[in-house]
Amino acid sequence: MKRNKEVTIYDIAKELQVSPTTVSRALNDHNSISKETTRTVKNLARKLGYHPNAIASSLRKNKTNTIGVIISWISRPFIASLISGIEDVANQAGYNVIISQSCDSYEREVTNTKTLYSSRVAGLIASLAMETQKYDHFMQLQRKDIPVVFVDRVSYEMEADRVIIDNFAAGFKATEHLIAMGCQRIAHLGGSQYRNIYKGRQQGYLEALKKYNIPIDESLILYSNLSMEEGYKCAEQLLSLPNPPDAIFAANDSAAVSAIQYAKKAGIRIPDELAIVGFNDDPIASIIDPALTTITHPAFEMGRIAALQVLKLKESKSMVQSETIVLKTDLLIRPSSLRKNKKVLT
Amino acid sequence: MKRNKEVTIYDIAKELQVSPTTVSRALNDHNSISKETTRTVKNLARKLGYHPNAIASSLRKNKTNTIGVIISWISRPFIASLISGIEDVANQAGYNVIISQSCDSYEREVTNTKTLYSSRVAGLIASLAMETQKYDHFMQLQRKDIPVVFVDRVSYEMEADRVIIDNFAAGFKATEHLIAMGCQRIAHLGGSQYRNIYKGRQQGYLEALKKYNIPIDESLILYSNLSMEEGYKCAEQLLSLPNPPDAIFAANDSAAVSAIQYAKKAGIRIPDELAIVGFNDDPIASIIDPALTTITHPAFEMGRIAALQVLKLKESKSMVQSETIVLKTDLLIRPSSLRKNKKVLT
DNA sequence: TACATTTACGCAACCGATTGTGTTATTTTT
DNA sequence: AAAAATAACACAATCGGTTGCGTAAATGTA
Repeated sequence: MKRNKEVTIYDIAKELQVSPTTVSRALNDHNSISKETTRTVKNLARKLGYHPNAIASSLRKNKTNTIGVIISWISRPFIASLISGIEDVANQAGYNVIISQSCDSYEREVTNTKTLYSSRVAGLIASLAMETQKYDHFMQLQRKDIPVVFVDRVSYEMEADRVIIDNFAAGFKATEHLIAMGCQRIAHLGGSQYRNIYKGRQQGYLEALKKYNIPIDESLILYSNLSMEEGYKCAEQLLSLPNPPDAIFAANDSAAVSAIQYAKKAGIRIPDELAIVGFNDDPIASIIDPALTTITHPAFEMGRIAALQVLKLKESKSMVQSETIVLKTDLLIRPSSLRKNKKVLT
Repeated sequence: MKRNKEVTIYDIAKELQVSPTTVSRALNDHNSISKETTRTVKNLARKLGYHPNAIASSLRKNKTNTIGVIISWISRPFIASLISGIEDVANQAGYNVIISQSCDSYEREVTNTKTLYSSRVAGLIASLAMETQKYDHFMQLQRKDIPVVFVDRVSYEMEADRVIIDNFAAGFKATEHLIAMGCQRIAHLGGSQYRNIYKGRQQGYLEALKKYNIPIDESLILYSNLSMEEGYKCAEQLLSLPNPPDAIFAANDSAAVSAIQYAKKAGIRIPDELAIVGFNDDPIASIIDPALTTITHPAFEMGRIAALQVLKLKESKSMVQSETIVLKTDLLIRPSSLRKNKKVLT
């Protein structure tokens, strides 16, 4: 008698002198099984320490209880919240969550997608790697009836549900705020233009400049991976210009915070000489001194909605849909951009 | 002809006029299959877009390619690195990683453990919830031949592999450093004493005081959940004391940073009037002004080692082992504790 | 040439739960 | 009381690989 042999429905069936069918149905509250039997089965199951084998169930039903998630880096605060949101909904619905990081590499994204397919995930939630430009790997999943939902960093080049924020509006708001603060030469630290989020933010920035008749100066727009290091370098470059900017709108908080750090080191007063706005409201945004004005993201909610979309698609059978859900953002004004003699727009 | 029907080894077998057995073995490079056949099978598999069904394989082999992870909160920078380390090793070895958050709740930890068992994870890596005091749920897994490895927040009340840092030494080092900086009334912001990590840090703190003949003042030792909010309140309480401390050693960076924030607001000069040391080296530690002296954690490495232990246990068949691997930490000295006229110990 | 090995592959059971299709009693309907 | 409907359960196939055992052909050995 091996102590570590798992308890199966067959063990329960044998002990109760019924068929495995009955046990299975009883455990699932099938209505063709009497109340009496159901109770007995469940009691014995508990007593024997029975735990259903999800593997076997998945194989037979051709349907797993696992949702796959591919994101860039788990260590980003925004991503962590996103995942929590996904987990929240998924767990409620009885799903597990498999997470894999693309590390912003296209190759890893493809590999991860294949691995998740081998695990026959019930659905996939993906936030694209920085440089991804081909989407075949995702379309393959759809062809196998596995729903794909993009979140935050999405693709418009294939049919799929998308959960995003209004990056354009956010970029516009951020820039408009800087203009209201009296800034006239506003720089922008942007990210990969392959990604909707950075492109949208930049477009919003440009549109705001246009609206207020501020000339666009290409030398004030810098692209990078928006890391701390790059943000620092970009700030250095901008502030060494013969005609330096009086404000920076960065597409994320890391870049914005490191810009503040550079400015402080260079003895530039914030926000009076240089106003700065970031994006995401990472923890560092409220820690840096002066605290960083930034755009708040409903990350947790985005995760929840993405997961709900997966579940919805599973039900509706149609794996390909092209609904785009856009969530609102808020401008969170803090000292890094709040000039004393100016009034805040509301 | 359904386009979304999955390709199986049977499809390949039929087309090649061989048995599914041969296909299976060819795909796994079994040596009883000729080079020739193996090549043919693999080519057709590629051509047909075959992807192995890991579910079916797992069921038969009674062994999944999934490692389960239970941690408190994914949003903690330390945890994120830890997970990355686990993923690194796991993916290399062909494993997936299922992550679930206990949110520091014992009940959720138990539920998650059961769910992961239903998924028949190959192994479990766990960092205990704040208040967990019973470990039956983990022992049940071991009884089912599923290896359990604890990491960071571990249990000594059951046999299991453990991967930790030397919290005692770190706490000692941190406190000794403060003493070297001339501090005489050193407060401690501690966490749940049920957890080895907080207990160890506190013991190290006490030992350092003892070594340098500094009396222990119970009113300077405060316990909390070490959140920003609690850290702030604790700092307020300490600094309102008739005889306030001249240093704080906090068991994590959140508490330390919020203590700095309170001190700044209260007009207390750091580090001269109050020196502060944190723990973890979270991003906020280097962002806060003055930058926070803290203890660095080899989080990624801890994750890697934990995953390696799981793989090792799988091989060795014995699921219960009680090896404790202790990793080193470093004291990272920054301005929050560095008094100008003092020399740094090395 | 006769026998022993080796090579290359097939058969069929198996992993554990699910489900369409029966098959009995038992109850309801007319 | 006979026919119809319902309740409660069992049979056996199925999901897609994996694996112990068996076998025929090819090769090696004496």
